[in-house]
Amino acid sequence: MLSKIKKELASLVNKNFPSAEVAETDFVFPPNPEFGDLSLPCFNLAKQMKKSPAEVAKEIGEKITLRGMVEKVSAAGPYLNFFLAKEKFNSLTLDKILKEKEKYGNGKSGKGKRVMVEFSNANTHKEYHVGHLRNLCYGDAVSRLLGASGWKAIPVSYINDFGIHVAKTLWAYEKFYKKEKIPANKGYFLGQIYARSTGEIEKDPKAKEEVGAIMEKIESRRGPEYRLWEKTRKWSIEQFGKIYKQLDIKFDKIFYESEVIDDGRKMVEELRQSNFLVKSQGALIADLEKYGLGVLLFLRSDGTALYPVADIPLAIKKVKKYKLDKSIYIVDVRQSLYFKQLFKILELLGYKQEMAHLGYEFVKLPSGMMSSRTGNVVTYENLWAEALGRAVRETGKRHADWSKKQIEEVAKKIVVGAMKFEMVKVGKEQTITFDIDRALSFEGFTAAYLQYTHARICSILKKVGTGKIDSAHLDKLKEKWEYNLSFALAKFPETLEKSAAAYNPAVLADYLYELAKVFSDFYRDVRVLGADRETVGARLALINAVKIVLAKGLKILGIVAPDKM
RNA sequence: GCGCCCGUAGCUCAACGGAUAGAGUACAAGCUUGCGGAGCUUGUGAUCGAGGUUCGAUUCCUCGCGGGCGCACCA
Repeated sequence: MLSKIKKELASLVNKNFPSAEVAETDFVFPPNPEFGDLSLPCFNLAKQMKKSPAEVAKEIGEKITLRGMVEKVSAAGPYLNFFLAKEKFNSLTLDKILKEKEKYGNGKSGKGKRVMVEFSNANTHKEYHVGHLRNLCYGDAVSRLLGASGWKAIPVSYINDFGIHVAKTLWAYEKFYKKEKIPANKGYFLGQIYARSTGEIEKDPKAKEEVGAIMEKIESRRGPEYRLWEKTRKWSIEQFGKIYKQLDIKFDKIFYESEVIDDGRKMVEELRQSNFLVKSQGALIADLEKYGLGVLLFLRSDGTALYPVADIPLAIKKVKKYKLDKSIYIVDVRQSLYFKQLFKILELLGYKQEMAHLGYEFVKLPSGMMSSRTGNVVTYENLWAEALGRAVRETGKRHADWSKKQIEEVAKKIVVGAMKFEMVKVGKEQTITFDIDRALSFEGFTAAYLQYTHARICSILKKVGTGKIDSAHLDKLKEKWEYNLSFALAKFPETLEKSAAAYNPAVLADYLYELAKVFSDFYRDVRVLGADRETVGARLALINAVKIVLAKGLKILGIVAPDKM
């Protein structure tokens, strides 16, 4: 709706003033309602028309003949301000939303194109902590955002189940935990072992060699070490599955390093023979110095493999098998150089697909960097337990009449919302300082606030029944907040587009919060029930539209909006 | 040393190069005979520094200062 109005205005100006070149994107939202609904800064236009900005604004304002939705125009200094026909705008906006329902806002910039979004690249045999959570939530949101803008988005995960970290964990397991009873949460148990292993390995002079030996045995895929790997690998994978299920995050495919590494080894051998890879200081490397990208190690001096050995065949396999237009990797920004190297190598090998690395900053704690070694981590398991406890308490306090099961069900939605929103509401260039009390607060700029707004709307709708929603008399909406709500709703499509284009779900999160706040203003000053029948019907239609957009926006962030909470 | 990111209110974060830099939180004072008080209202409070580009800079460029992260056997 807004985009259409902007386009019409732009072409109107361009038609009447041949030297003008106004684009849809030139319009801005005025900082103050007195200045109207849309505004055109005339500075560039002034250059095009060779006059002062104020003159241009004045001239256009006087000469232009308005049509459609715009009912008034006025020049304010160098700005040309447009005022919309409010009642008409309300009707058209709400009609569109109520008709399109949860499809409202979907874009088509990615129409017909396929993109793979790889995220949640966790390691088995290691701790799963809030750092991984950011990756998971951000990746999921980006994938859904792209889906909403028309892409066929294919979310995948790539699990590193074959690296040296595995050998470290198994070494410590054999040494210190072999006789211990295995707890129920086996993946978490492995994480604890890994955390201990790094310190123990430093203390033990023979350890490094022993770890190397274990790695070789695993890579040979024979013997008790390999069987232990098979067994423990499952523990981690089960843990991941449980986490994905708790957070309602789905992958179309999960790749494992152990499944592509053999292809990688073959490829490395071929590349060595063609001198693409060369020996240097005992290791096998790709020399990318002439591209300003340093060198990339493929094999260690002892012959064990590093990341690219598996990453390269996987990248090729993905593009070929899934016929991708684009391949996106969502990985911690600290690996930026690595991905530049990886993409350069793929290019040199003749693969020309569009690839992008979306690097986000890491998560630290108020007490400093997370580190398994010093125990300064918030593991996923602990966070979940703490969060659920708080949400159950809070929900229980408000609903003494609910069953335990009912309370827990809603509490889980609140917890998932809190975790995801917290991880996604900050731009990716910003390091997240994870404060558990802040993260699990349900007040202010939080998912709970948005869910609460949604629940309030549901509560009103439930009181009278959705059958009373009536979009035949939308012209009854004459209040200021009613118009402000419509206007906010009309911004949704372009917000989605912007959010997706920038791979930035925080833009959407911000928008949803703004929308909810406008609803709160409306809710405070305008009573939905308690007017004449037609007005009530129209107001129900309005709040139903708010509900649709809130629920849809939250869903893109991976968050469920319950009807009651 | 080379490269990347960040620096905005006490704290955590916003602001396509556009009008008076917005929120949350914390703190202070209020709001219940009205659809859910996980809410609402009011107040206090900020662009690291110096240049430059521009009609206009939190935003772009240069140089400082401060913090973080990469850069060959860690993953």
